[in-house]
Amino acid sequence: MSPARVFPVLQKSSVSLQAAEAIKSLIVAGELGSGDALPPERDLAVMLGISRPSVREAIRVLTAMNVVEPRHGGGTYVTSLDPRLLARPINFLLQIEPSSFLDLFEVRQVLEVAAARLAAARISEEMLSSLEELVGAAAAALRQPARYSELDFELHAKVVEATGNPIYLSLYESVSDLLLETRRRTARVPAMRNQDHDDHVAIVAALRVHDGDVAAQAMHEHLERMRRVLDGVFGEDERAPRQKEHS
Amino acid sequence: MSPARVFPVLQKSSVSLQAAEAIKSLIVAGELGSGDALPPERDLAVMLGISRPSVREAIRVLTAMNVVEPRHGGGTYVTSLDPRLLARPINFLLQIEPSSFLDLFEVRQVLEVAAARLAAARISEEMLSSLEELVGAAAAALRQPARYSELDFELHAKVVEATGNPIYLSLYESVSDLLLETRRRTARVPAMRNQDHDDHVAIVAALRVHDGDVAAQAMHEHLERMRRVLDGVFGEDERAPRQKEHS
DNA sequence: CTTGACAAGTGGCCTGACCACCTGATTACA
DNA sequence: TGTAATCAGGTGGTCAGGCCACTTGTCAAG
Repeated sequence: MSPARVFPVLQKSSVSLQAAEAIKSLIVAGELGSGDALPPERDLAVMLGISRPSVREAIRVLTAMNVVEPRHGGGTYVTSLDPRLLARPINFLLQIEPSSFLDLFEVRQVLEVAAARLAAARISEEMLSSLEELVGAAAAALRQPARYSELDFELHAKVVEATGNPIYLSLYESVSDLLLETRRRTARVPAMRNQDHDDHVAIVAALRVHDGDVAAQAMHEHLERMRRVLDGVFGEDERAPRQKEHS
Repeated sequence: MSPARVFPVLQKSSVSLQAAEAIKSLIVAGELGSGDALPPERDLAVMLGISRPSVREAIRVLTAMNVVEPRHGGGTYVTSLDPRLLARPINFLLQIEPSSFLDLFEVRQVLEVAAARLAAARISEEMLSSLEELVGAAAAALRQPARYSELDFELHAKVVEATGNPIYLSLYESVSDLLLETRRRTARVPAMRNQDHDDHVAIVAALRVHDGDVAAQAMHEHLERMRRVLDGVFGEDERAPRQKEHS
């Protein structure tokens, strides 16, 4: 019997993971920012009182998380820390559990619908005209799937940005980025683009008059339509539609 | 000037990350499943034609991603691969993003209100009785701040869990963790606990009859009340709302 | 002033070695 | 015979030290 452990495993185990945490906390504390160079591995080892292999393990971990980027012979640097990069590792989850795409999309839907409501109340004039510009550009790009997809992406992000809540935005961006592949698929169907565009027009119109309910409703329907398409896509690819085993 | 790189970095760089990918692909391919043991590091090194330190780096990376779990002296095993664990990288993202409590709370509110609506439609009988049990326990703990806070925490998480969307839950937990300190504070006021408890009763009742709108509305009001209290608390205690540091 | 070579710094990777811990088999004892 | 103590091997945890490859800045040659 272990001697009364009050707290659940605060002990981080391995030295290297502790080191990784230490480096991360430097970033969280702001002592290390995007583009900054880490101390050389050999120095870091001395500073942390551990061996170089352990330091290297820590750096590898952070590399895999896209927090840090080593350059052979040229030092190790903190990445841009873009939310989209930091969320990347979740791709593994999507690989082993394809049904997660639907879950992820549901999260996106929740975030965006609520964002539309919040944005309607807070959106600035600049943001509004910027959105309307985007809608115009999208109208002109209806026959260019790649270009249209790009604009679509930007537009949705902008709506979330209009909430004025930075956490909200980074959360949305990471989720959205993970769905990038699925978005490209839906953008390939011309009819889909037309429908999408009409939806966008309606959403922006609602934001223009600061009507949160209408904006949220429009966004909901917009994404609901996309979800149905995705359901179809995943329904084709996979026989078993979300047969989830009990956890 | 680099010599015309056609493809964007398909070259995976380090040997250890390649090894990590190799191991992951074994899992994706189903050759390695939850609970299975990896070959010993020394063997793995031979099999992959690399050195043990490199293998160890790979394993560390997978450990940090909650894919694999080494046991000192007892081998390395594939974890449960629970989507909640695999989706954790988002945690770090939230830490890095400089943010105020209010922004975080807003995200929480959005997530939970939508979760209540989704849960109402999908919640299982077991989950319902589990929730009702929790409410009962909370009623008995109205005079024990710490205990009550714990139950409150569990209850809210359970509502999100009832959506059946593990990614959703993971996201919620990350946000919720960061707000932990603020929740303890509100739980210190006895009157607040009574109000909270009444709210909880209403929410669970709505879930019981699978009424999404009512559940969402109740959750919204519940959190709105808390938000107002927090506004007050932070107006007093802290002039500058800042993020709690990571432990 | 430009260009080229060189040297120091730094990451990438490896060999080899201990230590700490767990497990199962063996042995000693009851 | 059965149980408990012991022990040896396997395995992860960590370190030391070394060599190679690449980058960068410096300095000398043109």
